[in-house]
Amino acid sequence: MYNHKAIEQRWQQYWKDQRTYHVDIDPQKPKFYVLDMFPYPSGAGLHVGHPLGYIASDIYSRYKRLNGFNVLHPMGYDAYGLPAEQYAIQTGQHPEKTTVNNINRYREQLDKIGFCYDWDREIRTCDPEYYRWTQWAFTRMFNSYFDTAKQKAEPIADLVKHFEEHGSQGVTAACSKELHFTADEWRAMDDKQKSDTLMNYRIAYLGNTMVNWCAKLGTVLANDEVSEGLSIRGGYPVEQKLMYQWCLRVSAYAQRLLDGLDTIDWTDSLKETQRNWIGRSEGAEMLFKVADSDVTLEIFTTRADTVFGVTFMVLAPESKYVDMVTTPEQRQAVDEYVQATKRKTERERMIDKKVSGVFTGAYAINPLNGKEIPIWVSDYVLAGYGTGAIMAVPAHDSRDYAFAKHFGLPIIPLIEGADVSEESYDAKEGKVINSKSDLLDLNGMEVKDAIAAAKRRIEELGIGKVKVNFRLRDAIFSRQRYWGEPFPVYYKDGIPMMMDDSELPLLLPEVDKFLPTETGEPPLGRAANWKTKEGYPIELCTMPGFAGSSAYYLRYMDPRNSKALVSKEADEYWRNVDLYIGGTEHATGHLIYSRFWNKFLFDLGVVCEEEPFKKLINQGMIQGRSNFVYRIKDTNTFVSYGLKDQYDVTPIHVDVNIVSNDVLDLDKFRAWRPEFADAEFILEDGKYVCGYAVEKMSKSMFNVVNPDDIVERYGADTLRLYEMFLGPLEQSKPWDTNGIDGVHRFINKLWGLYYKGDDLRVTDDVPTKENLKSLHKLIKKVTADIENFSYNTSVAAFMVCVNELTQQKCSSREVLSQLLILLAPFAPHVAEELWHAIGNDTTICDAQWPICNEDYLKEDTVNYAVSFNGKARYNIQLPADAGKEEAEKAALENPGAAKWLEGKTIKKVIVVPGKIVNIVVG
RNA sequence: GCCCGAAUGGUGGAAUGGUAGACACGAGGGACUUAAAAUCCCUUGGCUAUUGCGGCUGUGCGGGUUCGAGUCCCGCUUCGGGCACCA
Repeated sequence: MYNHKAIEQRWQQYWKDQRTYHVDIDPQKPKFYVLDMFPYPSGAGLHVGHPLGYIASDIYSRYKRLNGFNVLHPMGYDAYGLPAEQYAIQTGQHPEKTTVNNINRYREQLDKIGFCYDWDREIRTCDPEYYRWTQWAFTRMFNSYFDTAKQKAEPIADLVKHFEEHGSQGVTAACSKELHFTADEWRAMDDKQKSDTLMNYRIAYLGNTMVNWCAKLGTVLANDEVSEGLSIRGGYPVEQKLMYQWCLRVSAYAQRLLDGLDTIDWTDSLKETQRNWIGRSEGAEMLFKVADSDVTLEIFTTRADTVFGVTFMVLAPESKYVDMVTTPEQRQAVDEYVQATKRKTERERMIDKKVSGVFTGAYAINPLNGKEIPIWVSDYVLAGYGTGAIMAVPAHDSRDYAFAKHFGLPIIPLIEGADVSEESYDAKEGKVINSKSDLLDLNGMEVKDAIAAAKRRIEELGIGKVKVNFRLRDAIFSRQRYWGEPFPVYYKDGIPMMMDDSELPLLLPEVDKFLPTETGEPPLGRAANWKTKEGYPIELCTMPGFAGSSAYYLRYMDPRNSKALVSKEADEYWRNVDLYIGGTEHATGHLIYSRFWNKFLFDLGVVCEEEPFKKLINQGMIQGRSNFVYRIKDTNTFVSYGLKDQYDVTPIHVDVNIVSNDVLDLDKFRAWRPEFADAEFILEDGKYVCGYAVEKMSKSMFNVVNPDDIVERYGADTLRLYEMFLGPLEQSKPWDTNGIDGVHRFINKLWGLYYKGDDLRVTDDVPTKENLKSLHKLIKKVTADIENFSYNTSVAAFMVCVNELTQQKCSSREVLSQLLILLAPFAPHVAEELWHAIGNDTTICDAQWPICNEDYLKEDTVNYAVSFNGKARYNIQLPADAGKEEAEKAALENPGAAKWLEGKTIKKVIVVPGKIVNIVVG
């Protein structure tokens, strides 16, 4: 009998003893790197949805290995993070302790499923030997700037040299703001001034930036950690605040991050998400002089063609221009408006879509027709994008339109036939009108041409320049928290300095409490002697969660190297990840930061591939399937699903583990909670049927299914097969334990092919033609399916094949052993067991993947569907090598044809060899 | 608002432009059994017919291309995902 417990335990031990999954560099073999997104070990442990991607990657890894590849398939833990720290604050338990406990629990759960990870390569981001390299990379970013001409990172020392010789003249560097100084001025600066100047260029820099401040978490957050004004972790409100923080100049890499997308094999939707996030837009920066003033407004627009329709200008409330242009008469009104805006959180500003604004009293001069246009302040203009000032064209921008209507500002249509009496015309098509002056004439042009013509002319006139803007912001890299990598930074007379490589790793210090200090400093402010040997204070912030996950795939290549993040040899052999599997939730976070980090290391010459993840698959989420019971109001009586409409009922979530096929186990229900102990039921057909709904898998819905329970009951192989059988890998789907019996039955049937009772029934009989056909059909199908990640159809193919071989009473060792090799990636334990049972004494993991011999698939006869006008009416059998003419003749001569042709004329006959004969009749 | 993706039985889902519904669950019927479980066999999109074994219809809706469309094109509807006062 098939006994999953004994089998799975035996072979898991065997693989461990034999170090079956240990992998080393082997220049004789082609490499293949399969990676899962490493998990954050949460206190709740794994539920049945987590292993979905791991099973998929495990299958692919095993498949590649059977095909002769040297497969790197590692696993580790993203161990720094907020939940462990929040827990520490509540309980006083050190986050390291909870984290280690959680990791051990995860490991136990993972081990039961039989993955082929090389655990010798395990990494944890909170391990000093790991985070030393996170800190190391940070110091390299600090010591680099981004050369915009070369589009790559260069040593900051080169920039310093340039400053010494030429000042800022001719510098091509990504910077926070354009600076102008001469070589003499540079040399005259003191250390502090030089440091401040260089901060403007460093890739890792300290900057005064608007950050997302989450008061409840006591820390700043990156843009991808905030959604709709709330923190992703915890859902606490987030406000904008100007703070002096460490940042990474990710924006400098925007173009390369965009271009790189064309070179990698990711889904279109994910690439699109990244393109949206990077948000490239081509336009022009234009200068508008302010009347009776020496101020010039610089604005960004993608619609240079609409410059004749500008009827007002708008400044963001935070814009530096606000103070510069506001007239004394308007000063008070403007100040009040700016203050009112500041008091609102980002979320309030987003929710409150009421049009608001205030006139500054100043006027700008349209550089193309000399008209004076009023300058307003409004919070619909964002300070962080472009220059924080816009030219408003109400006729062709819906936001400007709403503003103009509200304040009664003029609207000038610029496109022929556009009706702007009710709403703006935002489309970029049509013929341009009302756009002529002495300097420029766009009338009659198509919008697309007009944009180009306007841009050209603006540059010629020196009133602006063509500019590409990106939405992608620099990453805020400081967190005012404890449980993260400490910055290898100390402050000498207020000047930030990097620690020497020899001082790394800088260990996370112990603190008495995981809370901010009384003076409001981050928790590291509590650490005793948080100073360098020389007595300089060390940075108090720690790095964010994405720091440790940005280059972890590199560390797996060479995890115990104490000299380098990764050796040249290991990097050149393993190169980059061939297949990366994980969820879409990292699309704008981890997957951007990793690509950025890798590109930076590429510029440094540390890694040889510019893109870290060649192919990426997003496994879908497994949702929960909740069950409900229906309590009749104000009673303790529960009515079955089919009868509930006859009563006034309240649906109540019920633990899915006491429900089977939607039928409630009444005794278990009574025992579940004390208030149900004396529950009464109204049954249908003697059963209590529960309702169901698809919801997120969570404790509060009582729909969490634990993989351990499934493994205990059905075995890991059943769990693996069933998770794959559930549906297409990339699709989200609810977990429904109901179907699992079918897969379990399949394994039992498979077992029955090899054993009758305790006796092996495998023989050395020569396989029959039928046996070989069934087998090779499967080889072909499974090989193609694995390559396409179509695992659900693979599992179905196994079921068909085993049924066929059972019917054929196949006992051929040759056929049955090849069947096991095909099955090994999916159900490794049972495959290994039977593999040894039929006489092999080495692991099935080192077997050779079979190749399909098409000769076995050839049929003697082929079934043709004969159709009339495309509708199939009858079938005919023909020899496999029958030609088109034969098929046509046979179809028309068949007695069935006469019936259908009665009273009709044949117009045409179409023959698709081996498939169909379509007779077109009139 | 913009950009992606999806829609097929009671359910999860199969179908290189060529006989829609593979495979599985569930349901119904039967065999074995004292009984239950397990196992095995049959039926299972709908309507209709059924001692003439077939007929009609059918892949969200409306058009189109094609000898032939679940699949390709155009226009909708609904649902899911991403981005969003990004000028």
